[in-house]
Amino acid sequence: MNERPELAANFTPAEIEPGLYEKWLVAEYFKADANSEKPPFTIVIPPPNVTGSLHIGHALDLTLQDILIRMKRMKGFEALWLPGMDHAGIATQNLVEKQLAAQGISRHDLGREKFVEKVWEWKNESGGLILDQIQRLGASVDWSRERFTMDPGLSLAVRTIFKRLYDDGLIYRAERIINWCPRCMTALSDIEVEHSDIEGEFVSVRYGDDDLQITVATTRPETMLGDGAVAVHPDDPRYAHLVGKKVLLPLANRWIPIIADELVDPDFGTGAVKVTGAHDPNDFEMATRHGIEMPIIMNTHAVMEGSNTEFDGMDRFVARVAVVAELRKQGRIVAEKRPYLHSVGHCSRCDTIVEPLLSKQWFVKVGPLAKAAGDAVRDGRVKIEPDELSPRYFDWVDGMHDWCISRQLWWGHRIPVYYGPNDEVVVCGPGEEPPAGYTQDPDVLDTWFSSGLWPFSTLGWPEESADLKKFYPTSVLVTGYDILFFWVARMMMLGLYAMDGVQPFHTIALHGLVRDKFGKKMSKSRGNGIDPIEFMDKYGSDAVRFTLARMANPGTDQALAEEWIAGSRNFATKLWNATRFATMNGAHTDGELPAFDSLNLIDQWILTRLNETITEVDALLEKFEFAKALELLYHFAWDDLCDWYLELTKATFAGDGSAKTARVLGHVLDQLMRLLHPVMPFISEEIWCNLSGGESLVIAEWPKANTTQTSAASLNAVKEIQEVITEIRRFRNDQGIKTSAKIVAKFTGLGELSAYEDAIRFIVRADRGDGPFSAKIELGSVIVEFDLTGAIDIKAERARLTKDLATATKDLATAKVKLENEGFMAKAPLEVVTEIRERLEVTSTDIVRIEAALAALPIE
RNA sequence: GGACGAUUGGCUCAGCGGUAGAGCACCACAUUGACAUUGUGGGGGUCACUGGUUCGAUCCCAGUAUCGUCCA
Repeated sequence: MNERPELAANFTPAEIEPGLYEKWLVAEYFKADANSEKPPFTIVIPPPNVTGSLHIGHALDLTLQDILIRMKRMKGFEALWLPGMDHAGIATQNLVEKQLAAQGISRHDLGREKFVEKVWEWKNESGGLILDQIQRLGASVDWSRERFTMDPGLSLAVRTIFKRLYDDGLIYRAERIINWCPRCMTALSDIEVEHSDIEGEFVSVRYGDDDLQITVATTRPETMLGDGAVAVHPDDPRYAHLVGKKVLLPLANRWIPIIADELVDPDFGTGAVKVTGAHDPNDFEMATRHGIEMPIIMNTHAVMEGSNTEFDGMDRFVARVAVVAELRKQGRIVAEKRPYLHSVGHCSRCDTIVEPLLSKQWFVKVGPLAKAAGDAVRDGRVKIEPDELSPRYFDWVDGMHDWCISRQLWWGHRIPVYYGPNDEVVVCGPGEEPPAGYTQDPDVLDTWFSSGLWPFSTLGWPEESADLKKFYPTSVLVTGYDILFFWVARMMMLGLYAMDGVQPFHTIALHGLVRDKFGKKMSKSRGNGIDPIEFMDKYGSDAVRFTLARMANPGTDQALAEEWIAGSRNFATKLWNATRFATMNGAHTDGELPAFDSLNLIDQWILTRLNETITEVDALLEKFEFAKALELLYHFAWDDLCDWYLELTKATFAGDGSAKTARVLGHVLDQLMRLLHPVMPFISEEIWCNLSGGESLVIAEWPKANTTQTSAASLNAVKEIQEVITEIRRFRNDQGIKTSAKIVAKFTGLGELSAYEDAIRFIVRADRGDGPFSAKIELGSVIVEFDLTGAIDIKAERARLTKDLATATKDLATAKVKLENEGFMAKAPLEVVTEIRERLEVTSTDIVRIEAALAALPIE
């Protein structure tokens, strides 16, 4: 047997974690080999934003991925976890612009080229803080394959797929209503707009005069300057006579037609709506249908412009007030509702109210792509876990609007489209040059366009790289359900398209959001955010990881509080101390495990429980049931191992013949550390290496259940031992006997448990002796008598017995009711009836015994 | 407005047709052999409400209420 140094008295995560991560890096355990014979298991990291830092949601996401990757690596897969970041067009540009603004410089002062250089400078110096934090978390990512969406390779992928989509007619340029952020000064896609209710106004305005007037209701009076028509429902009798006529648009003094369109809801407002084609998506539809004029009356700053009225030059919200004031002066305000609660789109990056704007942009025609993305899930090639979230995915994918991909930014992949002198359009794929005199489109592509390529662009596509062959399609995508639409759907669309119908991943494992301890969303304004770094410092990365994973039920949000993390730290400490005890008593992993039949029932029991745990934990982790798996591990380690097995072995280790138990204990710890390693990589590694002298758990084998090492008899025996011990403890407690005080007791009726009498005595601190015995407890056939030398607390004893009697009586009654119920006897399954019969018997004898014990108590 | 989900001990959540579970919090006792970042014992829930199905409902069905999320 190898001599191992005793573990330090205390476990200090901060002291061991950095060193261990360094060890793993140096050994290159995380580096995947594309030429390996092993089956691949691939996860690509959901690329965090280059401007971001690690928040608790990342910590959860990364922990779950690391659990899967580490487990699969131990199971013998060629595991690749590919890290990287996206370039976050708007966020990064905003950030650098803000820095420049502090020096009084705008990006226009610098010019495009210089500005982009500045962004790269920023990225190289301060970007990617999050990557260091990912290391802190212990993530076993393959750093040699780190990618960035603006890398040359990934940029090539962007150009390649753009060209291909364009040639296939799936990218087009058109004048449409898009979401415009006047602060970010760019178009946004639908999903970058967040709707929230605001207190606005609802104003009814009379258009026209005398015999030709009509009242429209609107929340945006200022846009009336751009009205091209008034619309009513074709079946609305109130306005039937007006359809086809023209009405005078106030303030602008233009004559506009009154049209009939099904889109109008006759029950809403006055049943007549203004049609402002250039500033509202619904109006745009109607205006297009009816060939209505769509004057643009705002510039890109959302300042009124081009209306040829006194309002030009006013901000849109200033204009709103001014327009209403002028209308009121003219007596055209028929009704006003203020505040009027309605839903308004905000920029997801800066919260500015988005302006729907008619604008010429590039779009992806999502129809066929989205169909394929939906079908891949419908026909089972891609599984969404948990399945309950699939309907959401279908809702989105099946009802998707075309995707506006151009952004009026400088930071990002510049659209590879060139315009000729006569507005000719040429799209250049990689290596292609535009004809002389053509100029490139100034816009860049939506960041999601490049991150949609992530699962294959990172592996070398469009090259037929070894990585792509080995690791595509990836195995699992682990991410929060909140970006199912944003990112997952895009990867599905682009992955299926680029890879000839091969899906980007087999499984989409969705988790929820991390909330505060009261289940409230974390936010800056609430100040209830939890910084994972702070808690890693305080309690160790393992504790943070364990806490997050332990609460991660598929697809559901989870609450988090410092106390829970402290609890996980306590668990780590428990493991540490248990190992200390074990090694101090000679636990080891050398040589074969003794033959199962040669072991005592307690050793057999812990091995049985270990094997059950291995089977269950493995199955649960394979199903992404992290919370359930860890609950089992937690209770196996703390309850079965520490509270019972270690206690029961103390008598063994105190005497002779502990060699087998030392080997069994070593084995159980060895296996437990392997099971815990994916979740708590640091402490498990430290313990395991000390215990076994092995190189590293990262490359150790994942436990396999051994069906020959199980014994139902041992489960029953230990259950009985536990009951006896618990009863004695309860008796001692009730009698107010100090934990440290020894008592004298006599055991009878232990039967085959006699062999463990010493172990029981050790735990309950009961010596042998001659009596006289003044109190006793009975459990089935087992009788324990105590010599309390007359000091028995009769009152406490009576209370205890009375309580037991009440419980037993109640149980008896419910059992009786059932057995006397004819319907139950006729229809309940046999095993249930048998169970109730047994219960009846047990409780009956209990009652007799307890009553006798009560009667035997002296009267106070 | 549409859709989905939730409602279980003080808090956060599991469970799910056959005597209600966990973690934390709480109460009492104890520094004892690895561990006070601990141990032992204990208290606490008519499983939102109302009906229905069933021998039996926290669990299935319908309705009501409240909350949450997503979409418009």
